[in-house]
Amino acid sequence: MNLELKIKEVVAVAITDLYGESLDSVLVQTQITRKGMEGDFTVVVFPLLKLSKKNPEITGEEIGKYIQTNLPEVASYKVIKGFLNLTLTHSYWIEQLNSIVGNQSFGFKKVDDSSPLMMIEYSSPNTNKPLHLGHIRNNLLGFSLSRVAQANGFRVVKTNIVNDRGIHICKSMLAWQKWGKSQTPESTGMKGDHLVGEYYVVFDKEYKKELAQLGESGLSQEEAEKKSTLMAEAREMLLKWEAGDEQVVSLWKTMNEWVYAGFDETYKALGVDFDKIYYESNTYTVGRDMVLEGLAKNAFYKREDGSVWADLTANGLDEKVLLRSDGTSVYMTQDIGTAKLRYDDYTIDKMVYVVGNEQIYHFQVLSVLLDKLGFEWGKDLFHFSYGMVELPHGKMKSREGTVVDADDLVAGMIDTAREMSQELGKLDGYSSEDAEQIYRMIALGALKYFILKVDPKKNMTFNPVESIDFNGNTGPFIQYTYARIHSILRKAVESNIDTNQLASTELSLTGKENNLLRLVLNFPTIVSEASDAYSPAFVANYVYDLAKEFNQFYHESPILFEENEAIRLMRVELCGVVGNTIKNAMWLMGIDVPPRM
RNA sequence: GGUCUAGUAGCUCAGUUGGAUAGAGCAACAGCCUUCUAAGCUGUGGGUCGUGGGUUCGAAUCCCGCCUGGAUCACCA
Repeated sequence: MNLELKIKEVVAVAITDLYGESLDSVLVQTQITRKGMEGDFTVVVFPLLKLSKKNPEITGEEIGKYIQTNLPEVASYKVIKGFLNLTLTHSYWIEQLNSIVGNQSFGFKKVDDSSPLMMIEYSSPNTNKPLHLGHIRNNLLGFSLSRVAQANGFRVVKTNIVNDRGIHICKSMLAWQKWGKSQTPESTGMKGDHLVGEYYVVFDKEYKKELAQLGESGLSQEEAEKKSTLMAEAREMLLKWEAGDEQVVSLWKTMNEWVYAGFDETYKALGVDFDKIYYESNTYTVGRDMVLEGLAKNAFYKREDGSVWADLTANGLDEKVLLRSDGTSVYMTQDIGTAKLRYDDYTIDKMVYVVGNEQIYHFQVLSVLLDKLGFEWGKDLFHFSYGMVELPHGKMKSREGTVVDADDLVAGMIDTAREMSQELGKLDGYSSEDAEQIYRMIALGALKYFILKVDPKKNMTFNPVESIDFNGNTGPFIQYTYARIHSILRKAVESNIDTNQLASTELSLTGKENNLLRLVLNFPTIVSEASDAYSPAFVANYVYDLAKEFNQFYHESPILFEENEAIRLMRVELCGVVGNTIKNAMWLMGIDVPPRM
């Protein structure tokens, strides 16, 4: 709102005129007047006392008077303690309303070919297990982030790095080869990722069994692990894979295809997508070359056993292995290779990695390494780290079977949405296809909002029971509010209210209308703050405020039944801009807004 | 042990980056469907913002110490 800037400037001038002191207008502290107080805008006068050399009340009085006579937008002022509360004129608010009526992209910046490019990596699954609740937080944050960035004027490339090689996938392959050879997604009717995941579990079980047997014969845990034939076979398989063994590679391809088909289904259900997918099977060799190049340039060093290391102690970090003594790549090597390929493919202005906070150290190291390798973008990479998702009983543990599967969760939410809607009779008269689509919107709205409203950097507790509660501060509440607004607008059209006529500037606004407008006008700030903080949670908590405010307004103020035609029209317009703002805010989070609930 | 991070109502979370009387939802209780959607609205109760100091007109917010939880410090990914 540039009125804020205007006020600041006038205050600065006032200081000069009244007290003969100079003050940079950006230092003037303003804020939105606290709820329940009279006024719209507040100037904090405490910091100005040094310049006025008078007490807070008198200073506020003097500056308030000055502002009132010099700024036509200010109708009146009131000083309470050290706060100068300004009340703006009705015509100011009406003009603001008029200026955004019909602006469907209010709050969004334009994006064109010259806009800076932000690449956002998220999801990054392993191909040996289906997606779980932790991935859901990752996917939803990554996707929402991409939209927030887009709304802030970035060209966005959403990317996914699929960890499709390594010992973990060999474990699944081996177990399948040994104990499940005839099982396919077609023959079992299972999603491919679930099928493969099952064999990963089989491997783990059999491996444990073997360890227990070896343990009985008197070996220590460590010795048993070394002696395990199952693990040895898995490692051998990995070596064969790296050597390009035809049979192993063919099996690997088949099983990965099953997994990708399964992932695609999950992504589709969640409503997320990617512009470019990278596979570690393609990037790890690039990384190895990069490391060897770095070795040649003495950025890294080789130990006697042949392993390659980076010494980062000068950067306050440790020493880090980059190539194993057998010459194979580690995680870090792959990330270096992936980065290289990406920067070959795109002109990236900003790289963002959406990865859990357990990898903070990894990305600190990666940043320094890329820098050492001569990539100027390395030190600017941004690790968008987020906290773990815990269950009310504690952490998710695959061993204890407490992992919440992504597909199960989504399906369960949809079932609940259906049950509740039918119980309330909300969608009576809808065809079952249309109704199903709305149940899905509601279920995903609930899930997405539940996850996104929490500050990403904090660990969060996911309570399955509460997440399907559709009352209160939830996605469905906001969707419901939008549907309600939609219904008002529909009826306004039916009753021939001419929404092309702008409201008169002579009108006065009630406190509720004023609050609503203020929230809407604040939307661009919210969007840009979410971008600065890289946080969709700003948007979530904002849109809840807006929806709540609207519902209160709805119950207090007649909209279509107001007798005064001009006021009726203005309220319809207000509903329109609120509805549009809710829609835009929900879009940023990847949540659909049903026209009817 | 080093580094990082969090601690706000019984529970789940906000708190506009230092401002006024710390806010929502859930749970409990009491009301409101003859006007545009009751998945809603109104009211009541519930707080030593982990703790002790410091910085200043002013601290949940910034600095230091301590307590508690979590992450990380692999030739795992």
